[in-house]
Amino acid sequence: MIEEALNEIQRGSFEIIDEERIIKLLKKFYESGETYTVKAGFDPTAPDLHLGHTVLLHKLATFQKYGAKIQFLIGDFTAQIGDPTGKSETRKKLSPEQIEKNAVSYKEQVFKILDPKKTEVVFNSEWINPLGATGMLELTTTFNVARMLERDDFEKRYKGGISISISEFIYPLLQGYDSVYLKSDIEIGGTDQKFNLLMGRHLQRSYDIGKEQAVLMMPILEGLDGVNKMSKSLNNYIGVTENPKDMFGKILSISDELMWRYYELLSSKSLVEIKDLRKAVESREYHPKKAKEDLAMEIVERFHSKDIALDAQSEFNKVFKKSEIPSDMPSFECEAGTWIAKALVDCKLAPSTSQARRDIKAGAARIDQVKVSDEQLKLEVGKYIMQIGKRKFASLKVV
RNA sequence: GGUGGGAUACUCAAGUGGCCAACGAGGGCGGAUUGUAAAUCCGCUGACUACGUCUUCGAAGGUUCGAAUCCUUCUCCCACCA
Repeated sequence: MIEEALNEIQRGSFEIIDEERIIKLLKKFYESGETYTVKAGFDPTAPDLHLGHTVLLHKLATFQKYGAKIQFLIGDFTAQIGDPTGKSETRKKLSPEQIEKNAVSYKEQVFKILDPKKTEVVFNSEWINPLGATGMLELTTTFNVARMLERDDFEKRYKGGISISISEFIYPLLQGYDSVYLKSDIEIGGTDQKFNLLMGRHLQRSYDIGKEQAVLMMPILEGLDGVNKMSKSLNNYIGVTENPKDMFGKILSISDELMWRYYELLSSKSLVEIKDLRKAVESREYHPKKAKEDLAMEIVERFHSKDIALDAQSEFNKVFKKSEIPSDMPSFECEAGTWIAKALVDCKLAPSTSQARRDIKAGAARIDQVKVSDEQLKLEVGKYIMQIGKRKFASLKVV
């Protein structure tokens, strides 16, 4: 029992610190039904969750299966500072209304994966604000600059002469203090959060709350390009609320190598199954595209439904394999005599008439599947399917 | 606080009075090929119905027939010293 739970918990994790503690917690749960808490922090500025976030959420869901109460922390206070992890600009201060709105949006998305009954949503401004200057000062005495600078990215920046703001030193302390206040048993986060996560342990010791949280780190999911981490700003993400067709298409567009990564971190297939599948693909018994389709099906089904996933699949093959036209697309209207380039802009297929002209010149524009060769073409009354490239369609009614 | 260096398009990075809408690389987009994969090859990559016009080289002024390039002020960043 415990072993099975532990296996699932370990799956895909990058590193676990104080695994013994997790085992103890599981043991207690199985013996006496006693629950424990798992904390994970999220940024209130980005309520649009993507698959990268779900890696963590799935892990939380796994914990819920084995007796955990999730402390879903929205870092509304810490967001004001900006996590110094990696590159990060100073954030804008969010209004309470905005934070509240984001939180609602979070809940909608998160509870597709998490069990709301076993989840507590908390905001860290609730206990950090009352801390006051005295509390803040006390917090800063628990750590010193030399150790702070040991942190990898600080060290690099310090040696490289890149500025580090004092407030950035405060950030890990506050995040750690969250664990003190919440008395978390376990905290999970991305590998890039190692320092911040460990700070929780350190501060729980300093404040003598009688426990030190175990830490579980999940790898960072690469985005569609396979290189950078999945993020909205790099536009290499798959959003959980995205429409099923795009979701399916995006998953199919990832590279084969990346597919295995996604399998490991996003699929609910067991590691053994994945290994077998990989072998089958490598020995050419199983087509890689098929494997990718399986994955896409699984993920789309998770956020929508089986029927919708099947739809997305057939739609995909219709459009891209048989190069037919998708069954639905955004529709627009314009007047007769509209210049083709202008029409393409109106249909949002091109950002400017300049770009539209270039696309036409490059032979990328099609009307009703026929390549447009006349750059000066004026549209006559009728209904057309406008297209740029292989994937951008719009229907246009000319009146 | 002192001294010196820097800020160029999505990013990196050339350019030190006209030949600059600005070399090159990356990225992006498009085409061929394919499994909408990877790799490869080719084209495009400020805007505007355009062999021309307009807006862009940190910001604002100025010199000049003409400035990304020269001058002045300002803002921000960096290095060394204190």
